Formats: sequence, C-alpha cells, structure tokens
Amino acid sequence: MERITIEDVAARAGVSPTTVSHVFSGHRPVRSETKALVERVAIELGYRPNAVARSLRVQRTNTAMIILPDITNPFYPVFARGVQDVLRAGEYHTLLCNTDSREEEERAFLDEAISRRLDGVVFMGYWVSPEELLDVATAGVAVVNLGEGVPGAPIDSVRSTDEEGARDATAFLLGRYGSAVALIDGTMFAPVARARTSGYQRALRSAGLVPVPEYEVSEEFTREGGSRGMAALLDLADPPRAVFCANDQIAIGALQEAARRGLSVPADIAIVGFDDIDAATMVRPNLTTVRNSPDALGAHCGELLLSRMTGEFTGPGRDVVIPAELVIRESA
Amino acid sequence: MERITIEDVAARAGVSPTTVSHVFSGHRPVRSETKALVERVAIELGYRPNAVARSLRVQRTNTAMIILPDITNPFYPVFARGVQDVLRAGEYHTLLCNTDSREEEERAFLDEAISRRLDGVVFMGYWVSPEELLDVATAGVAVVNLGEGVPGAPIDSVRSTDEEGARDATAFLLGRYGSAVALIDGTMFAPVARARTSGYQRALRSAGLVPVPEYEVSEEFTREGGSRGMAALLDLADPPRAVFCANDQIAIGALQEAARRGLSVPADIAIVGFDDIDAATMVRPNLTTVRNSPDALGAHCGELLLSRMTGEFTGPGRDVVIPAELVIRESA
DNA sequence: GTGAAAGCGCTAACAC
DNA sequence: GTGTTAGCGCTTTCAC
Repeated sequence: MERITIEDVAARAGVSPTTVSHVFSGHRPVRSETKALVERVAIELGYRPNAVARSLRVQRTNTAMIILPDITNPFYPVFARGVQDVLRAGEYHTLLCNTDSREEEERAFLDEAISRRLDGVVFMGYWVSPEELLDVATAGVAVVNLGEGVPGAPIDSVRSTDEEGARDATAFLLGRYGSAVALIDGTMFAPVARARTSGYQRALRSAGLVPVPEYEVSEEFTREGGSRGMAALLDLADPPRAVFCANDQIAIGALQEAARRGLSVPADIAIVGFDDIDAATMVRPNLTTVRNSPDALGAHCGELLLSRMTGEFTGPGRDVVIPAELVIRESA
Repeated sequence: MERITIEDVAARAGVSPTTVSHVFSGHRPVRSETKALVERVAIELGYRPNAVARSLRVQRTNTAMIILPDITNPFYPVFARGVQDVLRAGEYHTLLCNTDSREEEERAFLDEAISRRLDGVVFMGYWVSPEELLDVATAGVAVVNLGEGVPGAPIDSVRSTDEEGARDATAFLLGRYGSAVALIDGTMFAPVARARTSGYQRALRSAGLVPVPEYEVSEEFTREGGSRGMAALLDLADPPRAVFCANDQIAIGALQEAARRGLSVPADIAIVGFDDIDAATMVRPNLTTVRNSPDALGAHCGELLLSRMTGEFTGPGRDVVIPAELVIRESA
C-alpha cells in the first residue's frame, strides 16, 4: 500500500503540484495537453486524492451527520433517506448515527461532529439540552433539531404537530368509545413523548375529564414497550376501553398483547398509533394512526441544513411544523 | 466561531504544544499540576481537538463505513447495529451509508471510503465486482464483504447459507403443495438473488422437476416488487400453487396481492419468505420464512473488520458462513 | 498558463 | 518531565 501524493503525480508528469491540484479542482484553467497528461499519470500511479488533507486545508469536510435514537424503528430510516437525498444533491455526504436512545451516545456523536469538523448535523435526541446543541452550533457546525425549536439560537427545527395529532387521536377515541381512554407513551425523557402526553391530556380536559395516572403508562418506543404497557393497562381493576399509543411500534406491541389475551380489536379494546409506518397496514386489524411524514420531515431538515452549511443562510433559527393527521383504519 | 488550537492552549498555559498533546493522549507522563493546568485552560478557551489534523498526522481515522443496499429494509438496520456494537467496543466510529441499490452510489461510497482514508468498510452491494473491492483493499482500507468471498484477496466475507435455505424452503413447498412452486426473486444483479434462485432450482431438480421460466420472476427486493411479482404469477394461464419469495419484503407484498384478489393463504396459494424480519410475525397469516440472523451476521462482520483494522490480523480472506433455517408458521 | 512557498492543526522523533 | 522541529497532503496567494 504505497501512498501516492499529488507531488508524486506532479514529479512524474513534470509539472508542479499546483497544476495537478488545479487539474482536479478546475479552479483555474490548465492547458489541455497538460491536463490530459496529468490525468493519465494520476491513473497510472493509482493516485487517490486525500480528503483528510484537503479538509484540513480548506476547513470544510462537505459532510453532515444525522443522529437518531433508533435505527430499527422504520420511521427513522425513511426520515434519514429524506435528508440524505437533498444533501446528496448539494454535494454533501451524510453519516448516519444511531444512539440507541442512550445519553452518552447522543453526546459522543455530537462531540464527534465537532472534532471531525463536520459541516452540519441533524439531531434527534432525548437527553441533550438545547444549550448543549447551542455549543455545537457555536463550534461552527450547522445544526437542525428534529423536534422543538431552540429559542434564541441559530438552530433550525423541524417537527410534526405532535401535540395536536395526539389530541385529535384521543378526541376521536373519546367520541367513539367513551371516557375510558388510556395512553401508552414512550420514555418521558423524549420531548416528543411529552408533547404527545400533553395532547392526550388536553383532549381529556376539553371533554371535561380529568386525566388519571393509572391510565398513563410510559414505556420504550418499541413493540416490547407496547406489549408491556398494554399488559399493565389490561391488568388494571378497571381496564380502559381504548388506548392511544405514542407511536406505531408501541401500538403494534399493544395489538399483539391484546391478541395474546384473546381480546378482539377494536370490539374489546380500540387502539390508535402514531407515525403511520409501513407496518401499520401490514398488521391485522390495520392500524388507525396519526400520519407523520418521515420523508417530508427529512426533506425539510435537509433543506434547512443545506442552506446553513453553504452559508446561504445565517440568520436565527427557523421552525418548520408539519401537520400530522389522523388516519382512520380498522383498529379503532 | 474562533478556532482554538493546541498552540493557543499551550501559550496560555505556558507550556509547549507537545505537552498539551500528551495531556490529551496520555502517551507520556505529564506532571500532574501541569496536566491540571492544561486541562483547565483548555476548557476555559473552549478548545476542541481537531480530528482532521490528527488523522492526517497519524494516518488513521478510527472510522469504518457500512455500505448497504436498502436502509428501509428492516433487515439492514439490525445488521448495521450488530456491526456497530462490536466496532464501538473497539473504539471505532461507524458511518452508515445507503446506496438504494444504485450502481453509482456503491462506487461513490467506496471511493469516499478511500479518499477519506477510512480504516475499514463493510460492504454489501449488487454491482461492484470483487476486483473493485480488491482495489479498495489495496488502497489500504480493510474490507469485509457481506456475501460471497473474494478469492485470493485479503478480504473477509460473511454470508448466510442462502442457497441451502432457498433449497430447503422450496423442497418444503414441493413436499406439501406439489410441483407447481414458483419463485419471486429480487434483482438478479444481486449475488444473493442468484444464490437463492440457484437453491430454488436445485430443489426442483432434486425432485425430478425442470424449472420453468414463467415460474421465475425477478423484481425488486421490496413490498412493491412482491406485489408485482405475485400479480404476474397469478395472471398466468396456469398459476402456481405455492411461491418462494427471495425475501420477506417480497413475501409480504405477495401476501397483500393475494389478499387483494380474495385469495386465501395458504389455502389457495402458499407463500414462503426469507430473512425472518420482525414484520414476518406481524402479518396475517404469519410468514413461514427462512431465518437469517442480521445481528449475528453483523457481529461477525464487525469482528473480522476490527481484527484487520487493528492490524491484529493480516492474512488472506476468511469466510464465515451462518446457517439459515426454515421457520414454519402459517403462510405455508 | 504555470510555479514557489506558506500553512491548515496535530503528533512524535529526537534532544535535553 | 518537557521542548524543538519536521512533516502528514493538500490548496492558494503571490509572483511571473
């Protein structure tokens, strides 16, 4: 594994390193014969430009990082592809990082983004505070947060109408199945979980009801979390007639737990999810859920990030909100 | 956005850059008061080590790349997490890259890995030839291929018993539903598709049958591909009694197409998938499929890559094969 | 149209 | 236990 540098190519082609550099960058005209010669020599020698050296020199990496809580939740891969598509069009490379919802990992990746001098990061996390994100931005990394805005910081945000979506779903359940509507939420460390809880409670209050603690269980945003949550609810002396789940993974787990107990959905217990992942239409009964658009969210994150990374935009944080709407299917 | 370097810290702490460097790396002892002072100053100044400069100097990036065909196929995120887990334990960072099964993207990412001087890459592709992978290895990037081995190259490989799994699934279908067993495969550019086709044909031949072209359709490895494939098969003058699908996404699409036509599975048409993704037990009927272990495959890829990146192993390619076995559920 | 030379921020001989 | 110094491979100003 020889290491061929621009100097080797220059020497062999009988030109200066400067010229070789310009042949590759196109930053200034080079006589066409010289250019052809350099290109031939480069191939002959197996020259591969060193992006590390280049990044050090130009102080840019042309790379962005996407930090996500759970790559195995089908919502996120679609989201990631959305941002990746727009970033690629802007000649940026994208690194996808998975925190598994762990606090240390969230910090580690953010740190990584800073020390690698990445140009930007799209972040979704449960633990890191807005101030910490501000540190990242201050270090010169463009940042867009998938979630709440960061007041007073040059950080863009993109989110769905989580609270409203949760409220609508709950109101729908209340209207159709009466007042015994419970909630299975994800970890309450997640801002998105708090938003959905708040929407749920708001719907209850609007209907003149008082949220009862036993009807609000908090689990992981996974199928297993959903099963556990449903089990807890069903074991109550007075189990609910319907349950709103903070995401589809949870809802599917809940569905399975109901089936395991021989309960029919929605006849015995109604279930609504959130996200509308592919699997929502694969399970039986099909999931009534709140449509969240991972691709649209991703595309917006990409646009906002791109405009900051290129320097085209340098103002205060912009906030994009995408409507999430109830999709009624079979499970409620 | 000031740019604080190791020199700034050194100057302010009244020591040499060398000492600052060693405070952070621990590569040589530093008097404890000096150390404390340097650390304090670093924080005061907001110093962030520049990993780009470091990488250029030490000729290592401590980073590996995973290149995958379709991040929205649930099989791959699980696989990726498997490799990531072992790499993280080895202090390596992992970039996840999605080619969307596109030829240019496969090449672009591989190229990227070389020019960024990444330490290693775990690759799964449809288009890139073994020789091209060899180029990557020659450029000094450790590589492990998720799929076939690369004869004579210092490239490790990890794969499932795709051919045997396909053969077993087909044989099972043949035994239970008679000779009219069809195949819906993914793009034939994918080596894995060819292996599964060959297993399917081998089972047919073992049963004294001759594969008929009309019963072999090739689509994408997606739900849509599965629906289209199933539609084509069902539109045949003489439709099959059972179909083996090259992955679960295809099988689920096929299942849905059958449902759309009012056909009952497996009573009217039996379906078997491959992979055993989560969704296999979410659909109705539950999918009979061939279990492929994304986490085990991932872990092995991680181990092999790690041993090469650290230099602990430098021999010829090692090939790991993981058994894939039939799981009988309801769809066949 | 082309080249010389400085320097991006860091590490690691080598010296003391 | 600490410092001097020479690069890692590239881009870009300045000069011709």
